[in-house]
Amino acid sequence: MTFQITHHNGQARVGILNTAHGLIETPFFMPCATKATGKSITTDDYQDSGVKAVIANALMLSLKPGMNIIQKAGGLHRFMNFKGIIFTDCGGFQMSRSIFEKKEKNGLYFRSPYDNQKIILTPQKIMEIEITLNSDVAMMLDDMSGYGVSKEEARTAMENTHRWGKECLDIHTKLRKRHNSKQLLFGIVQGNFYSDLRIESAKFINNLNFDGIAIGGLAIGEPKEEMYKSLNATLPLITKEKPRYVMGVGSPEDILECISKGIDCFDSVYPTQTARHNTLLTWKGKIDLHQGKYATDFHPLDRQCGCHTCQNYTRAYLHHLAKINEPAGKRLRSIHNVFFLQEIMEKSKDAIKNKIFAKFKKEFLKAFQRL
RNA sequence: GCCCCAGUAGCUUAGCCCGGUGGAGCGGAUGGCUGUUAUUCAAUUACAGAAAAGAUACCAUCAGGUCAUCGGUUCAAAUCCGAUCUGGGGCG
Repeated sequence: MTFQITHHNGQARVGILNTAHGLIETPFFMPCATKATGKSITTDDYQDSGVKAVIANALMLSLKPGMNIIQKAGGLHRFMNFKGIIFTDCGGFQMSRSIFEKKEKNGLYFRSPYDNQKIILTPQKIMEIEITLNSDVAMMLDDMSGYGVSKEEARTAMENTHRWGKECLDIHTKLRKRHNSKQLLFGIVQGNFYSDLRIESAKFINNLNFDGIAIGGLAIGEPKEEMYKSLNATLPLITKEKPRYVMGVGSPEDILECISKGIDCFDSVYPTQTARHNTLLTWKGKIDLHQGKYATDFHPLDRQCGCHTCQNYTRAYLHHLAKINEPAGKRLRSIHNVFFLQEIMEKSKDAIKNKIFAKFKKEFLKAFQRL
C-alpha cells in the first residue's frame, strides 16, 4: 500500500507514505535541493535538522551535472548522499523564470542558463530523466500559467497539463516496469485562479491513476484569499485516499492552514530564502537579524529551539555574521529556519494524533504574530 | 603670538568658486521574499558555447540636518564678508 492514513482530526490527517527509500510520515515539509544541494546548506545540515525529504529539480539536474554522471554515481540519493526521500520536480515551475522560451503542444522550450542550449521538455523526456535520477516521487510535466493571465491562457495551460499528465502516466508505467523501479508518480492540478477551471482540472487529474495528487500553480504571488479560494475549489474533488501535495507552500501560516484542509506534503524555498535574506522564524514571530537591537543580544535566536544554530550561537553573533555578509551566517540561518519548519511539522502531527490540531494552530498563530 | 587648512545626518561625503531654504552612499527603522538558472571580486584549470538572462551583498517604504557658533551684506546665505569656537598642520 502506497499511502495509509493513520489519524484524523477534522480534515487534517496523519498518514504514512511508502516509497522506494522507506516510509515517511505525513504531513511533511521538503526544503529545496534544486541542484542536488540546498543553497548555502549541505545534505548533512538538512539531515541533522530533521529533514526527511527534499525536492530536487529534474530539469536543472539534467543540465548540470547531466544524467550520465548521476547514473554513474548510482542515482541522486547516492550522488548527494541523502538518506531520506527525494521528490523531483519536472521543470514546469521554471516557466516563470527567464530561461523559459515558449511552449508548444508537445512540451516546454527552455534555454540552458549554462550554455544557452535549446532544451525541449516533453513528457517522454522528463519521465526518462526522473526515472534515471531514481527519485522516490516524480512529478508529471505540467504547464503552469502565471498569476493574472487570462482565462483563455489558463485554459490552454490546463489542457496541456491534462494531455501531458496522461502521456506521463503511460510512459512512466512502461519505464517503471522496464527499470523495475518503485518510483511513484504524482499528478498536478492546474487551472490558475479560476474556480471552474480548478474544478475541471481536479476532476480530470483525480480520475487518472496517479500515486498522489499535487496542486500546482499556487503561491506564485497571488493574494492569500485567491490562493485559498483555488484550494477550496480543488480539494473536495480530490480523493482522500491519496497523498495530497500543495506545491510551493510555504510560510508557517500557510502550511498550518493547508494541513487543516487535509494537505500532506509541502515544499518551498521559503525557509532557506528568507534565511539568506536575514529573516529568522521563531515561535514568537519573525526576526530581522539586520536590526541593530540584536547587536548586543547574547541570547539564542529562540530559547525553545533545539537546532544547531540556537544550541551554539547568540543573536549578537548571528547579527555580526549578517552585517559582514559572511557565508557561514547564511548556513547557520538556513539551518535554523529549516529546523523550525520541521518542528512545526512534528508538532502538527502530534496535535493531529491528539486531536487538538485546531487549538495548536490557533495558539501557534497567536504567538507567531507577537514580535 | 602669527599663518594655513578643515568643520554639512550616527559615519563618509556632494553642493560653496558663479547666493534662489540641502543630494548621495553606508548606518538606522518598518515591511516583503512561497514547485530557487544566476551572491561579489580575483586568479587558475577544464568543458561548453558564441548570445541570451540579470541575482542570494535583493526589493519596497520611511525617519535622521537651526549646513560648527554669533553677527553682517542681501528681497534671498550651506554658499559672500567679519569675528568666535573646535580639530589638524606650519612658523616663532
